[in-house]
Amino acid sequence: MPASLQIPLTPPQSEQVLRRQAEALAGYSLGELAALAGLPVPDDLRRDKGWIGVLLEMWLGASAGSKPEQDFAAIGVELKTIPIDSSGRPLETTFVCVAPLTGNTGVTWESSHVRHKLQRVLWVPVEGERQIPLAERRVGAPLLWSPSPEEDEQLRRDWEELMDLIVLGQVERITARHGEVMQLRPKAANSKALTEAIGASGEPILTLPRGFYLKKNFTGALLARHFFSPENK
DNA sequence: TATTGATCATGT
DNA sequence: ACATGATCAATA
Repeated sequence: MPASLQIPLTPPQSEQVLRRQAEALAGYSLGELAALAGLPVPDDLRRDKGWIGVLLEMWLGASAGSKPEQDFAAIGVELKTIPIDSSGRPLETTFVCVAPLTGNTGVTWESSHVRHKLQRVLWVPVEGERQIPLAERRVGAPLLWSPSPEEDEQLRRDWEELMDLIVLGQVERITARHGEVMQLRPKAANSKALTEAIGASGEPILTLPRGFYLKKNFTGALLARHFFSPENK
């Protein structure tokens, strides 16, 4: 390992600096990056589901772990690590943000939390197959991405469909099958965590907190477009 | 075996 | 309870 690889002391102040650091990490294993950072590698992710994300945040100089703002607030960029298989296809959906179940009068796609979150994303693929020991999984080449007009339109359609159902008191009839590229699924500590929502007759009800997730077809396509057609980047 | 619904850790 | 970071694992 060259001594040139270092954890940033301050957050990146430009996309170029961020991109270069992300590119410098490509090819390293999680074990190497953890050792250089002085972090222990868990045996598996069962009780450390966010470990890879936190490790990459450190290496990229993200502002802070659990603040409700973009990872790179100064330059308006969100970081997403994404587990991929040996063909570069996503192994998991990607969490975007929690869905607002009340107080949605007047909210539009343009003003939505989803659209804001996805305005600019640094995707960092990481080998994610469970047969590969965690420490041996390697970081892939990064992609700085913004939604194309077509992608924005796909997301808008799904967002509007899902939000319509939420506003109309149908949240408990929504399943993960709704949405072509973005879905709504539980996002909670467990199935006993409840939050307020609108019932079928407009009355307040308690239901599971939900989150918006990008489906694998969507993230798979945007990664593929980049890696098979680099002229599009 | 791919997907949906459930879950884990930590900090505010 | 909700935000951050996501993956697990039962089941269709």
